[in-house]
Amino acid sequence: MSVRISDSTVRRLSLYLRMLRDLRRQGAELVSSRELAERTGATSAQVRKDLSLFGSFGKRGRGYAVGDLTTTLEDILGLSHTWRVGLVGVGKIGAALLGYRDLARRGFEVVAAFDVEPDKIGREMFGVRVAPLADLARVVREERVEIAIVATPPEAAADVAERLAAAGVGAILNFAPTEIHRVGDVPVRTVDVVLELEGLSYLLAGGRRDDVD
Amino acid sequence: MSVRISDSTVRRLSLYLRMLRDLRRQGAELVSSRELAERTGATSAQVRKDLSLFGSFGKRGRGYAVGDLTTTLEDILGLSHTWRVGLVGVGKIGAALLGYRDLARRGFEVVAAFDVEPDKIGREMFGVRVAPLADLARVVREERVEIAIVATPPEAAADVAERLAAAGVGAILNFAPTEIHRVGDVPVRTVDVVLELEGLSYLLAGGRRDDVD
DNA sequence: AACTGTGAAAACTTTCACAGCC
DNA sequence: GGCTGTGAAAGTTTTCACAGTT
Repeated sequence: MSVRISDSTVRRLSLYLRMLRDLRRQGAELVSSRELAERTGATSAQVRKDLSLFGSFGKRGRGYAVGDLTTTLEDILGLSHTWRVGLVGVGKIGAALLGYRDLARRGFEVVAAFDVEPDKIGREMFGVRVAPLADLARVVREERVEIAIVATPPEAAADVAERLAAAGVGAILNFAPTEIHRVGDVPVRTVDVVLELEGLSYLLAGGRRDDVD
Repeated sequence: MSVRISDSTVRRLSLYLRMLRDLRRQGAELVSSRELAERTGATSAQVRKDLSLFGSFGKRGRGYAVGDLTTTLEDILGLSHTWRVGLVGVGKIGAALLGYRDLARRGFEVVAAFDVEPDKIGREMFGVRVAPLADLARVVREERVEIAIVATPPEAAADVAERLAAAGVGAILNFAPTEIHRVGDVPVRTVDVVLELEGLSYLLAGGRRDDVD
């Protein structure tokens, strides 16, 4: 086993999982690759290929068992356990994330928050006490933070990422509009709203439109 | 011209542009593909290939002129003009986006906002009056909204997207955790924080086995 | 008949490597 | 010597198409 799984495959697995959970809630028992494809923007062959990279979960002639495939995907994606998340930077975006219920509901619990602003430090926001950035290492260890979200101004982001990695965080989601490269062996993903808007701008400005969704 | 440009290329162009603007501010005149690559996580060959898809902008033996390449990329990405953006859903995420200065600074001005909550309608938030969702079509036309951001609960997102497309919006950025497929010929991009976290979860859960076996 | 699992083919993207220019 | 521009090669991802299973 042990093939390298591409980013796009993992992304699609997440989409399949979201749909499977919906189906499970609605009481569906079986789902075909075609149905999974339709509502996730993939093709049925792609769905089958993606799943087959991890094993044979379907029943020929029938489809996939919704319940089983849901837990299988949760296992593959590491979502059987709730992740302990630390949030650095409680500005507009950080605060919105703190208040975003879906995080906890979908397996990511924010257990620590940090900021440098004196009037934010010590305050409790959405059930989490904001700690001073200076205490980052100690609090990350005490709260056993596994994944960190960086929502600081761009000029602070790289330094914060270093310190998070040094404190033992396993992965970083970066919201600052600056590229952070993997710090040591800690993977980093960047979410940049403006980047996404620029992609749309490109299409509107005359870039070929037949290939995005 | 008119080659098909991939999504990843466009994404990298945005990164190059961000770096070029920094360089311009610092007064740099020339930049090499290697320098552009280093700080954007690309390779120098990739930078040259990406740019060469649109023309020959460099000077052999010297590099690229920072100022010229900046405006060239702004043109390619459609950023010579400021886009008029409409925001649907002024909940936590929507409000954070409204207050996010970088949008306007980087060429995307929010000129209209919508919600269904009676206590939000009519209020002015960050300089934009919140209109009732029922007035969507009229306000979109009056304010000449070109790009819309959907930040509604997932169950409302698809319907809102339809109405936006019908009202003449040219592209949609979707923040609701549900897949929206291209509506007619209106491209849609989805940003989903949980999806990104799940990608990291996958890596932490053992998906990383880089080159083991 | 319906649908999965999967090799093989096709399409696409990245990297290489070097001619040409400053 | 340093650097771009680019065909060709290598690598990766998607699609095809069909044997096999219920």
